[in-house]
Amino acid sequence: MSAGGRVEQTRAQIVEAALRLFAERGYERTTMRAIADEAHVAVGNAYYYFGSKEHLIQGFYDQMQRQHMAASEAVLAGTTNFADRLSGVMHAWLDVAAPYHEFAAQFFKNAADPSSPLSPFSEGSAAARDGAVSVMRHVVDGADLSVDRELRAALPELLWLYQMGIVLCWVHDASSGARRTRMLIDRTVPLAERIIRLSRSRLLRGPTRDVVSLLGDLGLRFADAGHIVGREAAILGRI
Amino acid sequence: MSAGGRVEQTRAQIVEAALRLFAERGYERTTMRAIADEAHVAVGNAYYYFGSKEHLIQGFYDQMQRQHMAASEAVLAGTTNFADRLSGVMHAWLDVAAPYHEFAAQFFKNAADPSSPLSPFSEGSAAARDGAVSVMRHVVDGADLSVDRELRAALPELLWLYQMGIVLCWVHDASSGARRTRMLIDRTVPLAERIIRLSRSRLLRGPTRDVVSLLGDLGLRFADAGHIVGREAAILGRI
DNA sequence: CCATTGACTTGAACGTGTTCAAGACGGGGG
DNA sequence: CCCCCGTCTTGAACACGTTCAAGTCAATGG
Repeated sequence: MSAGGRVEQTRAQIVEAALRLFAERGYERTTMRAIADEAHVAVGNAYYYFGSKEHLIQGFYDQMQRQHMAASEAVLAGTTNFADRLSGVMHAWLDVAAPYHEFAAQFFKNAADPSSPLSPFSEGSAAARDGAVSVMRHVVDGADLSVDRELRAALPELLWLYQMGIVLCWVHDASSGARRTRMLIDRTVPLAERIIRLSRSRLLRGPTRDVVSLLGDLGLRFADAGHIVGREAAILGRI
Repeated sequence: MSAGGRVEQTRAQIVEAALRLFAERGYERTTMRAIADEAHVAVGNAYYYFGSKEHLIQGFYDQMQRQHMAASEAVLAGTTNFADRLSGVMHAWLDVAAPYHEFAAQFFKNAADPSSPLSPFSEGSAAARDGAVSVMRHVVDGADLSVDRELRAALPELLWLYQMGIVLCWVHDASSGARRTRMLIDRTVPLAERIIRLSRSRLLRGPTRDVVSLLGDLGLRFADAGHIVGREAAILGRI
């Protein structure tokens, strides 16, 4: 086995041990010493590969996003109806995230911390974010929905923001099976569809333009990230 | 001096020392030992009065909300135009919060952590939240704005959610003077007003009802909290 | 075969939040 | 005046995230 392979194996050992223990006892109650033990490695070695305990979470995010992307693929292959596509993708996220609800909530707080490398707005999360946005792009592109041209370009990002809101609700949602969050989805998706359809009406064209240009000026429109979109497209293209 | 008075003095000493040091060096870089020293008190004593380092932040919240309420009072006395009132109250918040931007951002992450007593959705924050909602109620009540009846009842809470969104932006906003956040306010307030006015139009009456009933079913409508509203009303009633 | 180099690994030590057993204090009953 | 009891107050001790000087190891060059 090459040295590179061994290094990858050590990394994997550590992140796997961490996720196993997080799922078992939660984030806070898992110590770096326990992770190191479980991975048959010294404490300092974990820090050689991961800058901090928080950085280990990125591994969890990556895994979850891969699973969500696969689940979305199945959903999006089944229908061209916009509401069904969006709803399906959102429920798929809940399905994927469900097993981790208890401990995931413990560190989703990083979402609101701008100094954390785990903030979904941070540089470090660019890859995961672009992946999620590109899922939304496919939701829109494959749908039989006539959208205002300008809005269409901004819609994937808007839907990603919508998803962040749903996640925030989910984090606070203690109901069994995330009932409340699922209700929120079921009732906001048709609402979103209606508003998107109305975006071309005389009454709402103005506000729509305002929202789109605001989004642009805020700089939420990230760099093209062609390579990421390319990579994800390889997966989603088959849909 | 009675024992009760002495106790209050000790509490105040600790919270004042904490705020002073937070402002000076930031939250993370302030140690409990330093706070205890500054307050001329033993470390354990701080824990006798405050459950954790995080709990000391509540003192900061309380102080900021008092200041914001006072600033809002001045603003709301000046105009009955809805957009001006909402915009004024939001900018007033930014003014009040400005000196603390650097270190406040460090712990606003608790906002997204449901397990934290500092989450704006938590029981512990009920008082502060009710106060903020009641400011929004006065924004609406004193405005020359004809609103759909059902929407009117839900509007204060919706505007509070809007404020949470603005705060989230502010936390991430590194521009000088919170330029970006101020722009966001200046461009979303007229948008909000337009949509609220349109809430009575045939086209939007349906979606409006949907949003209002959704808010109710989600349980975001908190208990009446009459005593709080009463207390705040004593202040805001003079407007 | 050895020496050198640099990537990887180790675990003791440090700083910080938090806990807790023990003490100080003060006022009320004997 | 003393003792008792409950309310503060103390600071040493603990647990955990993190750092770092030192060590191991494999590959490379002589």
